[in-house]
Amino acid sequence: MDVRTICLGILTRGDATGYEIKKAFEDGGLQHFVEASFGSIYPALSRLTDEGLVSVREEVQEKRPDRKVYSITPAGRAALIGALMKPLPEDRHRSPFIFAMLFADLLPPARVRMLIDRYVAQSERKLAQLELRAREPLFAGERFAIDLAHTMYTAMLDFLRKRHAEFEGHTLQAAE
Amino acid sequence: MDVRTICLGILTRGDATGYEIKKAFEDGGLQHFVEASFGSIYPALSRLTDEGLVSVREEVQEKRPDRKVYSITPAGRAALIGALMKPLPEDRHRSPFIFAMLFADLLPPARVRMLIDRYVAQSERKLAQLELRAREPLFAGERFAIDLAHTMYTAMLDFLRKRHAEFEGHTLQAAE
DNA sequence: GTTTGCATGTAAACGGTTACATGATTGG
DNA sequence: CCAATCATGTAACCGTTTACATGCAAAC
Repeated sequence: MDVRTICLGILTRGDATGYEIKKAFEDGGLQHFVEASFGSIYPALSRLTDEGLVSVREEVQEKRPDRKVYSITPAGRAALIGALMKPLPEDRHRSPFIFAMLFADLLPPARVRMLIDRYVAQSERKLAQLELRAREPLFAGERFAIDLAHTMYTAMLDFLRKRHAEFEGHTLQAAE
Repeated sequence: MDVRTICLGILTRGDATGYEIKKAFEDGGLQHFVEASFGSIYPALSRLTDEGLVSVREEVQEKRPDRKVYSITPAGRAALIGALMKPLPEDRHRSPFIFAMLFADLLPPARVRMLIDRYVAQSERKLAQLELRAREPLFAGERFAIDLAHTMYTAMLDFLRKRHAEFEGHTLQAAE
């Protein structure tokens, strides 16, 4: 999903600044699935404003830059729903880890074990985040997304731990 | 992983043309994780040739455009291993489906059910592909990658089927 | 007869990231 | 004292996708 649509989505949950939109996904356990950088969020919000899909009010602050608080307009809501009613693009899961594992036979066994260990550790952190998030009050859709992510990470970790154990003591060399 | 590295990786398994490199991932069950288009593969191969990481030989063909068969050079092999020894970038799983589910409460219930149905069907197709692939002789690393992908899709499907059943007859409206 | 497969390549457009610029406040 | 948080924005760059250009052969 493009950054424009992501912004609209978050704004359906309440008004927010560009900064807050970024934060909304950053530590929600869903960064893996939806993310955007400032360099894309700010221009997106300007354009959405020009197009009347969101509106802005400026809150003057002392000792801090003024905040621009964005609200979604009825047209924006319609645009979001429109985007979600069209055929969705397919998921793309770009995984440097899986790519590297594909060529495990070219790497020193210690490197392969390290790669797996790190990926396990990373996934454990994500799982922990998801569990924290799951304790908060959520919209049903968010609950669904978080539970799905939880399921996938759990399955992956089980697999990784099992296979990692199998690597102990021997290498992942070419096999037929 | 960038297209350059992907090309190098495939060429460690044997010489190939740009066309074949594209095909190598396209139906291997791993498209979800690694992919590239012609528009990026051909320029990447030219650049790799200029840099001495691959070499080309041209095979003249009648009634078809000549094929340019690429081979990885020792320098190319070293470059690939170098890339796999550096810290890997994190996975990014961009999922329009999960994004849409996050806003399920804004959509007609029929649309939500349809979204899930389609995602289930898509995942079943991917699983079938993976199972086909798993029957072929594979490098250990490929086996690992395919089994991992299989594990994740299976877990996801179980989850989706279970939840879908729960949706029958009622909607995914806002909850607290 | 139309689609799919084989085969290469370029150019424009796109969407996004990274780095830069600025700067006070708060918490460790 | 240093890092993180809050806060906005621009510009350069990057990698990739999409569309275009070309064209025969085989399969359905």
